[in-house]
Amino acid sequence: MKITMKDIAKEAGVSAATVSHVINGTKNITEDKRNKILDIIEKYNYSPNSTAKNLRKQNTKTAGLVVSSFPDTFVNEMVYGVEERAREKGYNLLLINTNEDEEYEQNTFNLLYSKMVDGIILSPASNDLEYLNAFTKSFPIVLVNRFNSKVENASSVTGDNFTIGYDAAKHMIEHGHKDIGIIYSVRHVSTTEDRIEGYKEALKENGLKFHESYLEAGHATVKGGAKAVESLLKREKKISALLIQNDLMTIGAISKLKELSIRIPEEVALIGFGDFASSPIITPPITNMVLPPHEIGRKAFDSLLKKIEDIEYMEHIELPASMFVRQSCGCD
Amino acid sequence: MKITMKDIAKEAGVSAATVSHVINGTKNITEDKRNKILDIIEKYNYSPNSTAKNLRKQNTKTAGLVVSSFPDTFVNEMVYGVEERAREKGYNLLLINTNEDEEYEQNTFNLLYSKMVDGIILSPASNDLEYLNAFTKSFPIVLVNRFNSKVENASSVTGDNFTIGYDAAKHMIEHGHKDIGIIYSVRHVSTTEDRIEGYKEALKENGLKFHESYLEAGHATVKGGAKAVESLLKREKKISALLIQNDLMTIGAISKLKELSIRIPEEVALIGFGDFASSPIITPPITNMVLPPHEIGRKAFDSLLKKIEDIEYMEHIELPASMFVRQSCGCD
DNA sequence: GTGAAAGCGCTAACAC
DNA sequence: GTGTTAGCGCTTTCAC
Repeated sequence: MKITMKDIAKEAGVSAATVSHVINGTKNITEDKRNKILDIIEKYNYSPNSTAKNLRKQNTKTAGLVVSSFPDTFVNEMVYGVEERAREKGYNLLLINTNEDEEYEQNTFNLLYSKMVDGIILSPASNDLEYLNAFTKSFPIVLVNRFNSKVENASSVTGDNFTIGYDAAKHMIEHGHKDIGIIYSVRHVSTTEDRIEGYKEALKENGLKFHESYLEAGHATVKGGAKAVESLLKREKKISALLIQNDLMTIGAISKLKELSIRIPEEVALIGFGDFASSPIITPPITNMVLPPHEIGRKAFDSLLKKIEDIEYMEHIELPASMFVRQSCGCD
Repeated sequence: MKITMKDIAKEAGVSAATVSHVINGTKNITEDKRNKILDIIEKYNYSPNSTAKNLRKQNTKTAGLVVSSFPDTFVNEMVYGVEERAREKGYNLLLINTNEDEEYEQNTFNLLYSKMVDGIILSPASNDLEYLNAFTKSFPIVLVNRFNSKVENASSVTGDNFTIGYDAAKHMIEHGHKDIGIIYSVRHVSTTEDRIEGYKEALKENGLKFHESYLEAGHATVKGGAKAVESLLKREKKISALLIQNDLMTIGAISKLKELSIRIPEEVALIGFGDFASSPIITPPITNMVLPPHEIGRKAFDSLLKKIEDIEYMEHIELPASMFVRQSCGCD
């Protein structure tokens, strides 16, 4: 049997309202009674039932974080950014990983909706986000990392994916490459598409032709990256430079290249997307395009908070890109 | 205004009880009414208020996961293991990162306790866990990764830390090393202490003396690892082998060693704890002692579930260690 | 097969 | 300064 506020009140010889007021500091209670109540609370290790409180107050001080990707460094850092900021603001975090499963994502949404959380930060599995429009008018939602403009009334916090695609391609072109391949994990998602757009733009500015066949898909894992390079290089013999969309795939690609005795960067130069701790001590040290996942996470939570306070409020934040130049791109 | 079960009932011309029954399948309702109710639910995109449901049912189908460490690969994988298993079992996960802050951990506990979650999986910040005994008798708790036998009535799921400490030290001894340093992040926590015990045992079996001064603390970060090797090697010139307690510190240590032009493994051999994806492509490829974080996470959730079903139930699971031999230890 | 009603534990408006 | 009371939205027992 769990102890309730009523029990505390009874033992202290006061009403539940009084107990509630001392716990929440909502009204002044005589010192004597206050102390007595506090003592009893201490004695029983009592803490108020948040379920009841939530129901009564119509909020839960909890945010939902729905991520879709396999936990690479980027997503992981983003999650901890959101968690950190939520904690600072007195919120809890409900974490859901949809594993790139669209249907699960939609189900989860129905579950979270309606007061189990005060709002949701979503990194969607796909670009089919119209289903969100049934919620966004009355329920705070912010899209993170991946974004789709068809979603109305939702805020968004992303990195500047166009620029990292553009800068990476341009850098390779400056190294003299004309045939630059891209290895990505999921298509039709703003992160991937924006990067490809940037890449195309850099190609165009330099009078290079875009080949759809220079793009290769793979699972966002070490194995996926290995498989993808192998099949891409087998199909497109002219490719001399690679842009790889996440850290695990980059690692897989490098392993495979080494296995095939293809020298980096002499035979195939390479730029990874998303910085990870070991980049500088890999041979060769990896050049990475980086977006700030921790900051994206923190900003996403702030954005959600604004929407919880005012559902009409909306903003689209795009955080700037940067580049860590090391040697895998051909620099020295 | 959010729509409630009452509203649905009214529009369908039935009682709330009937609506509840069709939603939960708790009783047979005439096909006609059933369909009508379902249509209305669909029409309004209604989903029942979980707060109210939780209050009424006295459970939340939510587990709390409280982790303490900086998010290295190991913790990250463990979190996703827990999340994955929770999802499979129809539970949600409340994620809290205490950032190794003991006081915050205790506060958080009071918050989670009492029905905001059905139970808690805790990776504690320190070894001072007596405060848990106020909860464990009536509230499901499982300790994960780090464990303290002073906590009564809590289950635990850990890796075999003694063995990885023992095996790593033994391996180094077999390579001819007599002066083996250890770089750890937090002391007085079972993971660290058990590994040190294993290390001591290997030393003893081989007639080697244990030096407290061969142990060096550092932050569980890349920088922390770098700083720690530098100060350890400066102090203890005879050290020719290093055991490093987590992935980020291992990376930092290697960077620093390279910076100091100390050759690995010729001048200083090294074994890391906790495998990470890039280990094989680092120069030299890193030998790692590994415990299965994903499996630990999954098992921890299963263990919690058993405790939720029966608070008396208790188990201590220790998952086996393995070793990925590569070159940083001196093997080839 | 269906409905009425009680009640989960709390908060807050109102009365005293 | 303190207590009474209503009610948040749901589930479930009991009656019909």
